[in-house]
Amino acid sequence: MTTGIETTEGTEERIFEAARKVFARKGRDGARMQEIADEAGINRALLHYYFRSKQGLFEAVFAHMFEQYMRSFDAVLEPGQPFPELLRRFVDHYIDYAIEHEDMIRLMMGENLRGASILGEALAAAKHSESSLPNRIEHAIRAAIHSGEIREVDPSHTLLTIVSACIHFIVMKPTVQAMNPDAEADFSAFTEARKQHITDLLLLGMQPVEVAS
Amino acid sequence: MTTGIETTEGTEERIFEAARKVFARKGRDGARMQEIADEAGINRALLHYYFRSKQGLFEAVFAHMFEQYMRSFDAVLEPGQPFPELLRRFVDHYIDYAIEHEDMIRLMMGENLRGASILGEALAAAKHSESSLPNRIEHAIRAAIHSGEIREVDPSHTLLTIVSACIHFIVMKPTVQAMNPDAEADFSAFTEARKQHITDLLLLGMQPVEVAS
DNA sequence: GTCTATATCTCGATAGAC
DNA sequence: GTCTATCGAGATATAGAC
Repeated sequence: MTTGIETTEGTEERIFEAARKVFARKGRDGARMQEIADEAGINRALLHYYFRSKQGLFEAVFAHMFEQYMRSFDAVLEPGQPFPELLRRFVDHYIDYAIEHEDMIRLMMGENLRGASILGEALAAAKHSESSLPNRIEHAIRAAIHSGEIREVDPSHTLLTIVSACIHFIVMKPTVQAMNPDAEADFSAFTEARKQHITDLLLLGMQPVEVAS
Repeated sequence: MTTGIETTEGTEERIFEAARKVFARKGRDGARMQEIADEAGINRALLHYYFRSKQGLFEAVFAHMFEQYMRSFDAVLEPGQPFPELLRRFVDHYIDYAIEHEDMIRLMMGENLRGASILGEALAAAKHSESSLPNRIEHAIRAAIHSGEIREVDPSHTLLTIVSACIHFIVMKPTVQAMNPDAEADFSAFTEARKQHITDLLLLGMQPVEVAS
């Protein structure tokens, strides 16, 4: 009944998956090679056989997660949508993804706190590629301004504000829950309410200004 | 010519200041007792003489910074201000403070990433005290709704959005600078523009809805 | 490729002289 | 109170047998 495929499944992949879990749980510094080895069902030496060092393992894992993260937005950014619809879908997806992959969000934040040297290549690439996520969104904002759907906002700051509103409450979850009974009782409901709040507030805030009476 | 006051200046205070700097630079885990000792101009053993352990030293430093942080808002929240003025002053102060005390913001974020166990007491106190910072702001939002200055927004989510918009771009500074030429060239100018953007966007977004025609 | 055993290092904490 | 010297835990990384 064995397919012959699942039996071995590559030690390297097992290590990679184990590392992903442990780094996510404990962070880059907090993670222990022993724990990764245990999770993968092998011993420490093999970790160094496949990936040279802890740093090497982390970089491999991080790069992979970051790419998945970026790709996850592809479906959301279909062209030709009215701006309010685009914003609503973007916020929905961003928050859903961030909740489901809280690990990734926390790792990314951790790297930023340490100076984000590891993000260097990925971000530099994003900056100069016209098809990168941030560039595509800023482009959509400019298009909406041009078509009169929204007023003349600064695209960079607006994107930053949207992202902040979607992510920050997850990174600050302990504080948010400590200060907010609703969030502590039912974080999932709190999250849904938050999507609505963000979309409403930002759409209103970006409303075109009416031309004098 | 020695006053007799500045000469010694308390070893404990010197340690405390040194710890503040080093913890801010390197984070809780990244900081080394040796480095703190060097910065204070004494040796490691004395650190343990005055504060029991590294954890003890960190908690002392953190608690002190957190209290200063909370107190810094006192002047901003004078009652009787019109809401737009209150929001503008709050955003201004928050961003100025966060920029000037980036250390504190980063430490706070780091603790949140690790579960924020150290924030426990401080946050629990804030939650139940009517005069705590978050409660006072949410109260101001409710008052503004009641007076008709703004529409019926959810106070908790609104506060969260304001805070996110003010802080997140500082925590994510490496990413923000990597993606944004303006921010990299002149972060100070970028910051001033950001204040304006946030205040404009949020005030518009909270505008009272006009009653039919 | 996979294991055991160990080298090497770093760091927090303590003992004990002064 | 302040120092020097050192302990001991815990981590990454490697050597070498199988």
